[in-house]
Amino acid sequence: MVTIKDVARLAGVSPATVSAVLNNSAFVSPPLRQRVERAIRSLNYHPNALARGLKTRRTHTIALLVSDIRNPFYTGLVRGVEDVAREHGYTVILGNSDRRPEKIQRYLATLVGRRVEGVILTHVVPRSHVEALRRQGLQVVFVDVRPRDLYADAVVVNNVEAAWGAVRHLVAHGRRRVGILGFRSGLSTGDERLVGYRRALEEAGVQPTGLVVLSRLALEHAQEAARELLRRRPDAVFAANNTMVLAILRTARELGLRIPEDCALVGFDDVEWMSVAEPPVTTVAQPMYELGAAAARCLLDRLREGRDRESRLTVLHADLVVRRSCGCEG
Amino acid sequence: MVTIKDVARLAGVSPATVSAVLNNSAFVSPPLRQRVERAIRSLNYHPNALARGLKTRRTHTIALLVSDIRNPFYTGLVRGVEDVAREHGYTVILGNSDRRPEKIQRYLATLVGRRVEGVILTHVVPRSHVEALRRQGLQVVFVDVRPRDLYADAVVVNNVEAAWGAVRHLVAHGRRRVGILGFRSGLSTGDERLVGYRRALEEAGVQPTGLVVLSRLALEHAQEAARELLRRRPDAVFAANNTMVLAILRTARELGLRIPEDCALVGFDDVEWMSVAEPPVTTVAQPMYELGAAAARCLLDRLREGRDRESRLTVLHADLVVRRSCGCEG
DNA sequence: CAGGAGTTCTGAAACGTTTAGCGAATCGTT
DNA sequence: AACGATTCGCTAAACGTTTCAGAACTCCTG
Repeated sequence: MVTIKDVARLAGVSPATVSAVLNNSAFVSPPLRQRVERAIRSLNYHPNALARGLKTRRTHTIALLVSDIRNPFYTGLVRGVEDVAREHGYTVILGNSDRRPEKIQRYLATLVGRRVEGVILTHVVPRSHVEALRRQGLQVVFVDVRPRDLYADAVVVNNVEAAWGAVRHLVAHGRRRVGILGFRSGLSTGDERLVGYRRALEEAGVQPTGLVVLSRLALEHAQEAARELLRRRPDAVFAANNTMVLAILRTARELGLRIPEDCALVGFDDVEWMSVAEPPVTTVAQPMYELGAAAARCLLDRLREGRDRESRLTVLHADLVVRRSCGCEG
Repeated sequence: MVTIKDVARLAGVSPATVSAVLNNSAFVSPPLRQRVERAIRSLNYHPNALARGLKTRRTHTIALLVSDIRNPFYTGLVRGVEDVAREHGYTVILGNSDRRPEKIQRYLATLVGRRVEGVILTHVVPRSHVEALRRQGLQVVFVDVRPRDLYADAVVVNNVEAAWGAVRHLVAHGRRRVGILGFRSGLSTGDERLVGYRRALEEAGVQPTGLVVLSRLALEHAQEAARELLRRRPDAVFAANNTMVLAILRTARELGLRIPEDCALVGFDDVEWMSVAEPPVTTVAQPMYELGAAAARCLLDRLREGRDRESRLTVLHADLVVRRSCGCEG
């Protein structure tokens, strides 16, 4: 493996000079610079990022921890993060937590070992963990979820408004028995969407009794919950994330319920299949790519501006994309 | 940031001893070991992976380069890679190439700078690149694609057989004008699936004239190609990957063609939405998770066994999952 | 009891960078 | 011609580990 010394030798200069041209950290006369650059190319030299990081204490690496990359929900987000990271010379490490505390734990430990500069989290973790990371010099930003008292930066979507809009749309279609297939998980998102749902019905003067079903996130639970909900004969349902939509779709088919005739549906999250499903499903589309990009930008900003800036909350806009499952003409 | 010296001081031993307990690299008497371990815990010490990597020349890091993580096709694969990597103490860096040569180039350059131990590639790259990586000490394995003359390890699926089976299924339904919406891209997969298609029709004694349309991979191109193909009135089509399936579905709807009545459909790749689409689509399901896991195992093996083992090809099995788009009763 | 054989631990060099501080060369001024 | 300023490059120390060679001990053995 060729080192800076090899380059220096070939160019007939000292390693310090090579370093100077590499980093533009000091003036180097044009001829020397040229010789150095030529040497670098001819040896196909790639500076050792480990040595560099060891010395400078900057690794130009961030990590992104999702619960399971297989959730199509995440992919746009991941891409957004990767794009802006790369644009700024950062590399991203990807991890799956399955929301399991011990996995998260282990994961974060290896990240501090690797001296990663910051972490983007897609779900809440114990506050103590965040503080431990901070003490180790890592920055953390949440995306999609918002920690209770905003003890760290977060990038989210206007969940309550968006949910409110979705349910209002259902009500505007004349539906009165509007149910929600929501989820709990200690995630702010789930709660907020429920709030939006309640608010919309309240405003419409409708009392949704017994039509609130909260599920766990796994698809099997969701299907069980969907059966539970559909058994109560709602004439519309708001499914609070993509898994819940899938659950409703499958269960409705199973029960022979026609959508939207028997039961209208509005979902949350606009993953690819929503448009090819039958019927195509009306859903609140979160700007996933932007969410990821904004999170990465937020993290990099904080890395640049230094540790002690107060927490910043970025709220992006989620819009309803109307298709047919709500009863509209596609 | 606490270092090994701090630990050593607190435990009253030398750094070498701490290192020994950390790595189990030498015998350390139980009492000393205990003192060291206690010190480690009480200081919340995390060995600096940079320093360690600098010294040992092992970073325990691999990279996974996909063209675009947003393709749902990849997510299972990514998860497979991440799981086995982590299981063996490796961290994975994720990159998106968009198949753009300059991006690939830059990407690989940063990987060698970071002294990543190996790379998993989901698309072919110029052979010279692979060889350059090798010279820098990186191992590379391909997954999903197979380099022409197997100049590197690869993990793939039995594409021709699988395609053959898919088309045979269509023929068994009595379809005769069976078209293929394939793709070119220098990828072995596309070619192989075309071969399987041709073989099946040949065996059935059917001459598919003018029903072969090859598209580029982007969805817009695919839709254009789909229109082209459907205009020629096939009574069945084999769509060679998930993008092509989506294109056919949308275009058929656009043209008012009923699936499977007017035109049966069998796809390739079993992404989530295939089962909720209307009709649910019959498709060749690749074991994506296993593909990724096998690729990672292959890479780690090679890392362990040393550079000069001959190239190994791993072929996994893809099965047809029958739903309704082919004409079967769901 | 001398000296060899094991044990268990330590000192110090090395990994490949960056960077402070120093020194040599050049230059303009007087 | 002598002298500071200025420019440009170099020396060497540090970053936090691992690891080799060997030091200090203990324990036998003859």
